[in-house]
Amino acid sequence: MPTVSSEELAAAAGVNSAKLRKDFSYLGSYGTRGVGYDVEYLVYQISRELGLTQDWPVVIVGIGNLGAALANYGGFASRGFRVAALIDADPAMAGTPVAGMPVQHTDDLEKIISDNGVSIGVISTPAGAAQQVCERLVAAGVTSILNFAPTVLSVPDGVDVRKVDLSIELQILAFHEQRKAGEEASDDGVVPPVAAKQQRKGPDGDVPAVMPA
Amino acid sequence: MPTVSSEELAAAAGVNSAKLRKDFSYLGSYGTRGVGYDVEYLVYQISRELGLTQDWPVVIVGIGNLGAALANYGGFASRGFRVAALIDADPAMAGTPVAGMPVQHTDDLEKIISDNGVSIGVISTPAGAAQQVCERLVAAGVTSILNFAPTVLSVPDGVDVRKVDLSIELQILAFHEQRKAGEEASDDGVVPPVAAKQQRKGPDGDVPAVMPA
DNA sequence: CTATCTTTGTGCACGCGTTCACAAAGACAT
DNA sequence: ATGTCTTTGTGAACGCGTGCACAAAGATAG
Ligand SMILES: NC(=O)c1ccc[n+]([C@@H]2O[C@H](COP(=O)([O-])OP(=O)(O)OC[C@H]3O[C@@H](n4cnc5c(N)ncnc54)[C@H](O)[C@@H]3O)[C@@H](O)[C@H]2O)c1
Ligand SMILES: NC(=O)c1ccc[n+]([C@@H]2O[C@H](COP(=O)([O-])OP(=O)(O)OC[C@H]3O[C@@H](n4cnc5c(N)ncnc54)[C@H](O)[C@@H]3O)[C@@H](O)[C@H]2O)c1
Repeated sequence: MPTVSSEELAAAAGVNSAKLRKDFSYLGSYGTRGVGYDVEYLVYQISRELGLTQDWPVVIVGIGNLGAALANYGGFASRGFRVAALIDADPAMAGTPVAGMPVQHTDDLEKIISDNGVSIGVISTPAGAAQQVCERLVAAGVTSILNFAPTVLSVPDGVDVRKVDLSIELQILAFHEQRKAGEEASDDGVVPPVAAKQQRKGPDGDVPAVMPA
Repeated sequence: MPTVSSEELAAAAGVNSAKLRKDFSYLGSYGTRGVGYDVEYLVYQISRELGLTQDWPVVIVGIGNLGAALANYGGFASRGFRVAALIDADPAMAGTPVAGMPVQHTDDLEKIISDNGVSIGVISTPAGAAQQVCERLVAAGVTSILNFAPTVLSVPDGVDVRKVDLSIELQILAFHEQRKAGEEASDDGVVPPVAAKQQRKGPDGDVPAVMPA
């Protein structure tokens, strides 16, 4: 029976082993003292807890450059997500196949959501249309939204929104880049408490929430 | 002179006004007591601190579905980023214009980086090529990388990597989605300390770092 | 010039997440 | 069986970020 110790996993993930054990403990006591964790069993338990054992249908709204790339992306299916429908407002696109799937018109949005039992929606429309699309999705029953449009969406309680803003990702890099450059120059002022981070330690890379356009 | 108080800004951003003031204080004392902050001056100071006043040339490596979408995206330029070059390994693509810019071959990667003084690179190649591309970028002088390939990149100290993993974004949504569904069912076990979060509060949405493929 | 009023800047305390450290559990050898 | 050795699970301490609360600063009116 292949096993791993919390120490090995922690080293691989770059975290503290005690934290890893404590995290696992919230799922239950799946380890064996003196041995470690049964890999297969652990993987199953974590997958189940994270909701990866079920199949999640998602819809993508806004099939432009980005939406088409997402539709073509094979990495979703392997993680338990199924693209149930592609939706766009452009009548000229209706019926056009993208990633082997016909694009459907926004007129049918509500019916598509309900017919497929979709609870997760992806918005890749222009920023101006995002809030409106969001509202229709929520009204139709969607309770989780992945938003690529550079707008803050207003949603009712109970609806989760994750915003992916690629410009901000670049800004965070530029911010640290600037730090590296002028490190020795300004050693007089107070140094802001910016955590030295690597792969996505903090949410937004520990950068202030308020920013001008 | 248009001004804003920390209270107003905090309300708009959904954060505590004391935290906002303390954050601002790291940049200096730019407010006026009894009045607030001069909007124009504040915007400039924050922009400068975040490195938005300079122009950052970036290269995109891997001009496939996603890379092309990124190249076409106009939101970067407006934030101070300039796409200096598009690079792909496919000889058939060399010279082909994407977003009004000819795709260049990976053979010239080092020269392109150095000629343009690029310090930020975007990787949108298949996962298998990402580490190798990363190493060439770093060797050529790139010190910040935005990685879209679903791989953890190994980089030397001093190089920042931000990974954007869209599957994980969906997984986080699915995780919370599952919570909502089975909320009343399992009120017996210990409830893991998952922060109720909205728009990107924490880095990875407060989800364990270790996950199976 | 003095008084009053608003809002900043920040010391301090609280709370939460991380880490330490160890007792308990179990495997495995003798 | 008994003992030894490894690794888990977790109570307790630590440290840090967040929020409270207020003194100081400055504007504005009288
Ligand atoms: N392309 C990128 O790399 C990139 C990067 C970051 C953010 N974004 C954001 O993602 C969004 C899409 O970007 P894009 O480059 O694909 O734009 P795009 O213009 O290529 O595509 C937008 C699509 O949305 C459709 N659309 C417009 N209004 C709609 C509505 N009300 N309902 C349904 N569909 C509608 C359009 O017909 C079009 O097909 C934008 O908000 C953009 O800012 C894109
Ligand atoms: N498309 C998406 O929405 C999406 C979503 C999430 C993640 N990703 C990831 O982004 C990456 C790109 O996705 P895609 O859909 O654009 O794939 P793609 O196959 O369409 O494009 C990949 C491009 O990279 C080029 N390439 C291959 N090896 C290279 C090398 N060594 N140097 C330079 N260029 C090279 C190829 O010629 C091709 O043009 C993949 O790792 C994918 O997993 C994509």
